[in-house]
Amino acid sequence: MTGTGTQAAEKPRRRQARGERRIEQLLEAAAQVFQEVGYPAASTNGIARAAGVSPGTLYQFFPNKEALAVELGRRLMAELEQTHGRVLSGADTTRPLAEILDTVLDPLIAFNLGHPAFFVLIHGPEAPGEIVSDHEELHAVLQQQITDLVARRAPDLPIPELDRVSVMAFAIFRAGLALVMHSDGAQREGYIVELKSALHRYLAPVLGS
Amino acid sequence: MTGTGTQAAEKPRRRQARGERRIEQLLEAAAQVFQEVGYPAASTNGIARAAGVSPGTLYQFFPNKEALAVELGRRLMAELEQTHGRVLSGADTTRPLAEILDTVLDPLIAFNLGHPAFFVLIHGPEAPGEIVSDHEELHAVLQQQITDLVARRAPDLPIPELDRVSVMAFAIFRAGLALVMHSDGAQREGYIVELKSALHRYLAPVLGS
DNA sequence: GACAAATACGAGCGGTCGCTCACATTCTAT
DNA sequence: ATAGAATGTGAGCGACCGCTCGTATTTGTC
Repeated sequence: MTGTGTQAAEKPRRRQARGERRIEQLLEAAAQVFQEVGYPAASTNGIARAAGVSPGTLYQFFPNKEALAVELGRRLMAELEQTHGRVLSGADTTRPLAEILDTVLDPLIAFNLGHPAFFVLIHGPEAPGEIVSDHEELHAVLQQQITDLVARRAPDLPIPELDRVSVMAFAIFRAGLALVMHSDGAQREGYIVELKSALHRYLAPVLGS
Repeated sequence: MTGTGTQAAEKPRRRQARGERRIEQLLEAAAQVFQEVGYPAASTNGIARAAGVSPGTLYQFFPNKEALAVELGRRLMAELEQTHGRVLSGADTTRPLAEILDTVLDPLIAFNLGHPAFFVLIHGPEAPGEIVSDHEELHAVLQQQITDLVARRAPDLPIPELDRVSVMAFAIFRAGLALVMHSDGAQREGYIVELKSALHRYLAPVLGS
């Protein structure tokens, strides 16, 4: 796949090492600003300033603000899979439910705590009229992985119920994750336990203990 | 507190019937715009236009955009309590949990479906740096009522656990409500059932069936 | 060293935002 | 009838937005 010019032939844009470094700086700055003020309130000029470059330089590498968020999401998603393995799709669905939840949720929570921008990106853009493909894809990928996980655990579940349960489970996860993210110390530990309890109790009747 | 008679003695602003009507128009228009584009993206000029008045007229009655949201929240909250009675604080906690959930959730869901702006307002403003008192009060009032409800049902619950469970329950409710609001027809019915199931299963071990 | 491509700058364009203000109109109390 | 308060207008201010572009600098290649 990484061979000479197989897929990336559409953009023969040659990039210097300096450019690659700038891209990293910009994404890092974007992550910082996103988590500080949220995606909608984050300004491209502010991101450029945080990266120590001019606005023009930002647009040398990213066509617009959305592209910044999309690429950041891509990288975070890749890093999630790299550092924690295939968390969702690799889970052993024959284990007890509580164990599955631990092995799935702990890495996800840890990753979100370590990369708060990820949490910002999987929370909808709030404005309904936004360009749909914004963070929607990140959301959809995670949702699909959860649905697959549930389907593997309960293969005989009718499709509509499978979808409903999976969507609800993801919603509960995001809601609980928000509580975890906005607390700290002992409280945070408490919410983590609470989130696991909520999901366990919700899923046990459907997936078995 | 504010002494006898009307409580707004600090603002002896005399209001004509026309002014009262304008206020209604403006709040109605604000509710419309909020639910259409969300609170952050709603523009005061747009709200004024939707109400059929000039921007200056809007600021004749509301000092700023936030005041519009706050007053709208106040009125919606009042209407909720008026039309559905004291839904939360009046629930009979000696009934079976499933019944309590029905009597509490059905009015709340119906009200949100009938007043989508309410749903927008109880969803955080997304931007962390926002003026804190924005929708925060509405949120806090509902949270407190839920906590009281849980406390009445389980008086022996230690305070920290009471708080944690109540906050988590409210979070699950909001997450499920979002699914209900963004679906329709049979799917919506399904999510309503799912939300009730999730809350019942989550709360049953703590509150009893 | 020469030359083109890649990178970098930053003033500023066109736009929207929340909000203001000088002024006109309508209502109400006398 | 008339004064003064309440209501109404809408152009536009100042700030900020995402983004552009003419221009300057750095870099890789020969």
